[in-house]
Amino acid sequence: MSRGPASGSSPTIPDVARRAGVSTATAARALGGYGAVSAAAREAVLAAAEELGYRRNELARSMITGRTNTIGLVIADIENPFFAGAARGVSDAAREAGYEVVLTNTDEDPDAERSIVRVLLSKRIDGLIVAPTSPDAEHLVAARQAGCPVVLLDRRLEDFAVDTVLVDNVAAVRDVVDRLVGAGHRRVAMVTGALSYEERRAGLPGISTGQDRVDGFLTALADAGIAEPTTYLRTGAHSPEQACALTEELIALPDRPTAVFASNSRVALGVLKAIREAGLEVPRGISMVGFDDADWTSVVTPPISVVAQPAHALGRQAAELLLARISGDEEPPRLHMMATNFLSRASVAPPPPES
Amino acid sequence: MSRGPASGSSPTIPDVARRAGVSTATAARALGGYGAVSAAAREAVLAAAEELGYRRNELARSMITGRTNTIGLVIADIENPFFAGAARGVSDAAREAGYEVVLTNTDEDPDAERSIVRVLLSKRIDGLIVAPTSPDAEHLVAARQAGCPVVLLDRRLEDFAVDTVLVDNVAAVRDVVDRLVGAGHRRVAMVTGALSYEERRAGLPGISTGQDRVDGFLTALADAGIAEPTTYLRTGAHSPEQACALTEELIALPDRPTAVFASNSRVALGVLKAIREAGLEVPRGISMVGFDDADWTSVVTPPISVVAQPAHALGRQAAELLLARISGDEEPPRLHMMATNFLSRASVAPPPPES
DNA sequence: CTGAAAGCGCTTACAG
DNA sequence: CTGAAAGCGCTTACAG
Repeated sequence: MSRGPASGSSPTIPDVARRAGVSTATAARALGGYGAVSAAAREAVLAAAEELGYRRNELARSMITGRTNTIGLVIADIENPFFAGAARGVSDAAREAGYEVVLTNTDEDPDAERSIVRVLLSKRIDGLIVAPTSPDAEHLVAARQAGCPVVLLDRRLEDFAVDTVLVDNVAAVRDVVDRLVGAGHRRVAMVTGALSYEERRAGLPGISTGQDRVDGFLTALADAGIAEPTTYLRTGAHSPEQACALTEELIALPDRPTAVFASNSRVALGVLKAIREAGLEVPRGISMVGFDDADWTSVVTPPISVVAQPAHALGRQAAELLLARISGDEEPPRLHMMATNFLSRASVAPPPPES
Repeated sequence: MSRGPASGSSPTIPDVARRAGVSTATAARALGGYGAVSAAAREAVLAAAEELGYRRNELARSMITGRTNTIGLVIADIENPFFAGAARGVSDAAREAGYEVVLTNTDEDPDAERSIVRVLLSKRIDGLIVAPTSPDAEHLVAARQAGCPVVLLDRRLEDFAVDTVLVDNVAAVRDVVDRLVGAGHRRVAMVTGALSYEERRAGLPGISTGQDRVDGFLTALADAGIAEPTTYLRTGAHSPEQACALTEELIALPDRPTAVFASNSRVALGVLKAIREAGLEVPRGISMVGFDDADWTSVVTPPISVVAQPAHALGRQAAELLLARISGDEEPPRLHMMATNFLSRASVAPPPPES
């Protein structure tokens, strides 16, 4: 019997070739399923590979082909169910196309994002899907220049024109406000993780999605003839706890809001908690609407009306666009807006009579 | 000025060396921070690298060193907050040690798991953390034989003795049942995704964690002198919807249970929904306890008492053990059990008087 | 401290 | 259809 590879290390193509009694070129062709190989040679090689437990070293292969069949997914918060759903959408589409996805989490930290992108590029991934955590696109521009296509998910970047997949946040929030105003509310609050107007004017780095939702809120209120639309706007809610504290403030106001809009499902959790702890009843004492159809929103009493994003479809779409770019698509970049869906449940009622 | 690399492709060490006027060996040493390089040479090389925008090709480097500084994390359900938390723990610990983590999701599909492990191995990751989705450990045994250390997270494998990190599920559930029995309950139900006893006897592949929780439930009930502990056991709840349906069945029983234990937070969601839809009040009409401190459990009314697992710490521990193995730790494998914490909230009361 | 050269495990023209 | 050989971008003894 021919000698196997040095024990400890994995068998290589020369090991397989030796055992099958062919050249490494023939073995490589049989193993790779390319080029021309006689049936006899192929069988001998495959058998030898089986016996040796050969596994191709993708690293070596990628060095030659320049492709890794892997895409990098950089999301901002893996504990946000929206991103978990989007990540599944990306993975499903990628896997169908024979690609693996490397999922990474920035935790909304721009430095972490830069470093992650650098590492992914050095591993020569074929493309990148990112939910950017700051308006600074320098590292993404660099990635693109290095030949790595980039698709943006959930968040636009003014300075970086690439395929971007998200929902029409302005319209979705306008719709929420219209419904609330339509139900008779005039004192409508919003709790969000976005920046305040002062912060934006001061040039702090904000995220398009948060800003769009705030803009939708403010313009809809203004259009409804409400004088000071920012009165009940509370920004900077980056966790359920912060959202809870901000909502407590709102509830403590002399003219407290009669309806609260929560800009994502983690904020909604904090809003609901504050409402509960204040002893108010939804919707009789106060109305509320959330963003993102987190699983718990339909189970609480009352079920919360929300704007549902097609998280899975957004992820899938982002992956498909990226895959097309990887395959050489040179069309000008587009903004892909998908529809949201208002799920009317039982958390909205007219304002309480005494207000 | 010296010529740069062929445009389009990334600059390589020879490109940098040429521009700095040194050999590739010297450039490689300066860039890699190893070996001996004069200050002058180092500066010239670093400057040239900067100008060219050189980024090391980690693929090529890994081929030489045999290390990728990457660990693979294979979890079963990314939409389960427990796994999301554990994944963050793994990432935090790995990143601190200079490792990247490749996160993948099997969706509880053993075939997907096998295929994912194969791909990860072919990419020559340095180690693997997996929450196995079936008792079949063949592919993991193979990984280990190929020199890739493996650590198990959340789930034991009888046939595969490696470091395993989880909680004492039997004890945790026994504790829940004891509390319920202590409050006066005799008709205690459990809804779980685990296999039934029949399925286990028929040799179907089950997961240790589910089985342990069922065992804890059954033995605690038997110890409390309850005759037919399986009466209110409902298995096969793999989604909130299925859990909801099973709970509806339980509630429809002539002698319906007075307390329900949900074996994880997604099951708890379905259980709560069914209870709500049946018009029962927690805890006055029925008591309930969940597993895993999902964020919504403290926000619903009443807040649900749960067994909290230290998800983040479990992930971190798994990563640290794996990193130690990668660094050559040869100790015999151990089972690391971390403590759970019963969070007593407001979902448990004595059984309703009429029952 | 520096450089020429071999080699990691593959793929791929190029001849035959 | 098959094989000898070059090469992907690095690292690393080995001389000097």
